[in-house]
Amino acid sequence: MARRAARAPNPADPADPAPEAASGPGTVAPPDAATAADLGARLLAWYDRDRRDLPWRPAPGAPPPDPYPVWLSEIMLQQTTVAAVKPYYVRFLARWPTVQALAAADDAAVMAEWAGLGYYARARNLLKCARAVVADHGGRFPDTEAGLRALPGIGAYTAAAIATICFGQRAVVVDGNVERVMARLFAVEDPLPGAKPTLRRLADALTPTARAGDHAQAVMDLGATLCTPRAPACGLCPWMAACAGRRAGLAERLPAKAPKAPRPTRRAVAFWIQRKDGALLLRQRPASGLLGGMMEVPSSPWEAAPMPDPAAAVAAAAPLPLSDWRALPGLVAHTFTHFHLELTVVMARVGANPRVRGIWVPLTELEGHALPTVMRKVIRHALTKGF
DNA sequence: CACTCGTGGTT
DNA sequence: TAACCAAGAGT
Repeated sequence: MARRAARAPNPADPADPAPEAASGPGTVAPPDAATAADLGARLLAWYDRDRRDLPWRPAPGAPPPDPYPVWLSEIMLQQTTVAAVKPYYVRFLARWPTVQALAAADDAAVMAEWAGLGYYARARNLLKCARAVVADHGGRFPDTEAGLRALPGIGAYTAAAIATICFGQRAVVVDGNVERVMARLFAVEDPLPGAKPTLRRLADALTPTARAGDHAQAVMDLGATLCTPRAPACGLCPWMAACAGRRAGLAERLPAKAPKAPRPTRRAVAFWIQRKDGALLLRQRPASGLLGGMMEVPSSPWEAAPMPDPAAAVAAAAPLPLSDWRALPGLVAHTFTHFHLELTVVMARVGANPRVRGIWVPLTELEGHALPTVMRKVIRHALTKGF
């Protein structure tokens, strides 16, 4: 719920000018050119002094970086923290140093290397994009926003980021950091996602032509290191004096957001099925949807209902008939973006050569497969409680 | 446009 | 500790 001023300003009255902090939809005046230039200069001075050293960021003053590593990092950084991305980025770049190498990679190898990073559609689109660049663009990324935007997995943000960082173009780069910084700098109280167009207009008005890529990265760095979601370090901010949100005492509570729906809990039985030689049954999930294309331990349907009775689940949902089984004590719990999951693990043994869809994997070789974190939790649970 | 899509860190 | 959140994209 956006806070409203107790009294609406009257623009017709010279003694009652609209405050800078006015925030109704479309009512925020973008800064004039001189103000934008001053803010930009302060920002770049801060960036040149305090910029973070990141694996995908070239040295200060270096020529524009090659699009491949920038693209790779930007895809990984979508809704993912720098700390989580770093080791994945280093491994990917070492294993596939060029877009041609990545385009030639096996799907399973890429999915296995991405396992644990989440949002697996990014990995599927990463491969599609690399192959499109090689097959349709001669191995070079397009050098325009529109050309980049047409590639799989590259949306408005990523296209703008690559165009400005790698090709020096003026592009309006808007991510969560930029939205938060703009909402505070201009005291936009209108909640997200409705405020997105307003915040974009403000970011546009601040975007310079010169050093546009540095400007974009500087605003994002500002949001990531000083203008943080909670407890912002306003005292260190190059924009402190100009910040309407801080002046109004609102900064820490901006941007306003619509309340989120509660997360339901889904429950199911997971089947840990070992062949006579000890190998474990894994299956590949459907190519799209949740954990699309990743490997899994088979399970009963994940439903927002009480935990199914293990015997009933074995009878109704096991991938093959089970006679020798037991339910392990405890649960495996995992939280996805929009629901919680609780799994009871049933451990079973079957014959030497059962007929079933899937692959049989020795327990010592599980590491190399594309197992998402929830499935690694199942494995840990089984190895801890089942042996 | 509202919803789907992971995970780990922080407070 | 439960909630919030992250360099968003696809449908």
